[in-house]
Amino acid sequence: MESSGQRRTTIKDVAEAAGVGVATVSRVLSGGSASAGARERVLAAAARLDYHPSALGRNLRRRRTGGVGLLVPDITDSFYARLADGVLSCARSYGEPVTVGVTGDDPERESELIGTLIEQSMDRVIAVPSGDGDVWDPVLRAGVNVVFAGRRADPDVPDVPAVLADDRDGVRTAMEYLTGLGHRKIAFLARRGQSQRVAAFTGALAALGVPVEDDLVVHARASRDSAYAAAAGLLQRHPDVTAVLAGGNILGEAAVLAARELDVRVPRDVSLIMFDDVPWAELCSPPLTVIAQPAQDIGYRSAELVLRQGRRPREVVLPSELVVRASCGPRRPRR
Amino acid sequence: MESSGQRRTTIKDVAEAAGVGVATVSRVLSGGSASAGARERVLAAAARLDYHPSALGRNLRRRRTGGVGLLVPDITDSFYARLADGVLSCARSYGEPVTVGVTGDDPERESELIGTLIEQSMDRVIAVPSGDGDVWDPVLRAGVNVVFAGRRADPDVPDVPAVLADDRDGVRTAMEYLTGLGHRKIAFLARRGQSQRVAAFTGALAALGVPVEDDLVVHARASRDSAYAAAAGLLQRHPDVTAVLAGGNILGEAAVLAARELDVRVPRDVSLIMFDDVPWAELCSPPLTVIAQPAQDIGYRSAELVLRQGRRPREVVLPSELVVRASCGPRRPRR
DNA sequence: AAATATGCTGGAATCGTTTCCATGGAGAGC
DNA sequence: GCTCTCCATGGAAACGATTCCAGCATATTT
Repeated sequence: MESSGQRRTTIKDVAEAAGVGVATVSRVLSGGSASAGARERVLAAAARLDYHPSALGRNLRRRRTGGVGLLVPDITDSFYARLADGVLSCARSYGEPVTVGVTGDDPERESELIGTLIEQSMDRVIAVPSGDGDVWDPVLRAGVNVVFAGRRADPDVPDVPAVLADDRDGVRTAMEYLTGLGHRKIAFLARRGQSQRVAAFTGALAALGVPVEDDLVVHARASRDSAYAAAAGLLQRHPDVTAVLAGGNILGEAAVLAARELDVRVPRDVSLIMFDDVPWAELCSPPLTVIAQPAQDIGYRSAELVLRQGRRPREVVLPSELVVRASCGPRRPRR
Repeated sequence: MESSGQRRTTIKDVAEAAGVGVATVSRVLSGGSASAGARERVLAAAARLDYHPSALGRNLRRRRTGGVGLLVPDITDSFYARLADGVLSCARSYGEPVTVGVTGDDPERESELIGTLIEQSMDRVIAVPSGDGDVWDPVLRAGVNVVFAGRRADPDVPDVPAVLADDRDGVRTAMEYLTGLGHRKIAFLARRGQSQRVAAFTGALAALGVPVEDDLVVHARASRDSAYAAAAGLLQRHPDVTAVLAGGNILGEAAVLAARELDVRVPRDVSLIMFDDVPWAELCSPPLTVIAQPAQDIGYRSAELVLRQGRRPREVVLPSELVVRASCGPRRPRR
């Protein structure tokens, strides 16, 4: 472990070995202009000494850290894991390292992590925003390139591009499907911060002429426990509900478990549609009908937006898709 | 976007505002000794100017990047996602940023990512090693603090501590369970690089007096496609197999899908045990019996090892646990 | 009271790179 | 043949922190 005496080979060593000045070495290595002879000798010396330029020195001089920061609520959630995978995959093709932070959907942790990022002089950040948009003001004023992925900040932050899935369309399709099966009492099991989707839900129902009942929208926090409690509470307190839309895969999982525990059969007693297609949706019993989200694409496109300089569109909307499996059936009154 | 004129407040500004030298400011802010008066004025000035020290300057001087690097094969795989979550959670309590890289279990990508890490002067790395151990030699020689998580490198690298789950014990318990149910023809659906688990598998069977057949160990690459192909191939080519052990959750998922597709009923026709407990194991039909892996703990302990200086044990082994659900039954000859 | 010990203090060096700028030589145009 | 232009070149100045070291004031000891 102790590397006493081991000194990192610097640009100075290369310059000396090649018989040129440090400026020339720097130019050759970063694509500047140099004579053929000099270029050749520098390259040879660099290879011989196994020289790797230090990102530290470069970053300090350039006054910015390379790489991009990524803030997600929960890396354990398949949706965010796939989103992160998309970001990582794009960043890799640019050779940029990615620093990941988990916010737990907690505004306080989020602003704490933002603090770390600006301390690191990260100037490019992709975030699934948790708290209100104000925390982003100092970041933007510091000239950081921010892109929101998957959702917008709640009091919206202008000038920040966002890459989103088409929730509105996904929900509309799902509601048409459910009402087509005869359902009228449809509940939405939402996570806090899904105001976007809640709006799409009530909007879609209203457009279909179905009365919207406010207390059929129940909210849970981000944890599995909270999701289960909300799902069980919903099924118990509202025996007249015949269909449930779960706002994410954690909530869908909770709904399946709660239904099983309470002896509510799917789809006989209640129909279930879940946001986000995950590998296990097909393995579940019954296989779950889902609104598939292009999580990986969202991540990839966000990374592209943040890494590729040039004009940036204010919003990119990617399509959602209803994948019909076996968790929905015709309406039958429960009990 | 343009922050013209906006200059970052530096330690020099604080020194000037507080009427002291930069050295004193640095000492106050990093816990060195200073007089009460000076300390107070520095703190006041720093707060007034909203001064945040630049990690860039600090790191250059210290000749090391703060933070830790994390290399996993696939962040989309629940096991590695939970492992990463453990690392992130521990790192957060130390205030250290984490840079994540995805190797895809590809030695070439792995060594490429290692290159990026040493270029960043990352001096602490947690990795689930993919390639052979040799790629780590230059890293270790550079004085980087490496910890392996989840598995060891294949030609083992000495001096690198590892945090592992007790595969041997988990497999032994699982094999005792299956043989107790009467199974003799037991197959292992493995991912490449699981030599550790394969050894545990053959070892456990031998100890139980069950003949080990080499071609009942089938190998897949890391992708879902490859896993499915391997699972389907196994079930088709070996109709005499009555029990399958899947080496990971992707492989287990593939086994369930393949069995369903081929009309092989679980557990009537074949019993199935999967490595790694995932949330959907319980939702699956039938609920899967699994060897639970403490993925989150593995990550947390690895991070602790790499972040806390002091003597480091060569190996930490965490317990696996057999969770019995409903995917195993008594042996019945298929067909 | 003199000598020594202690401890706070700020200037300056350092980390490894990029980039500005002055210099010098060579080729081109007249 | 002279000047003008152009380009390659290397020295030196940043970037923003930490830390060594010498200086000086104050406390302690004899």
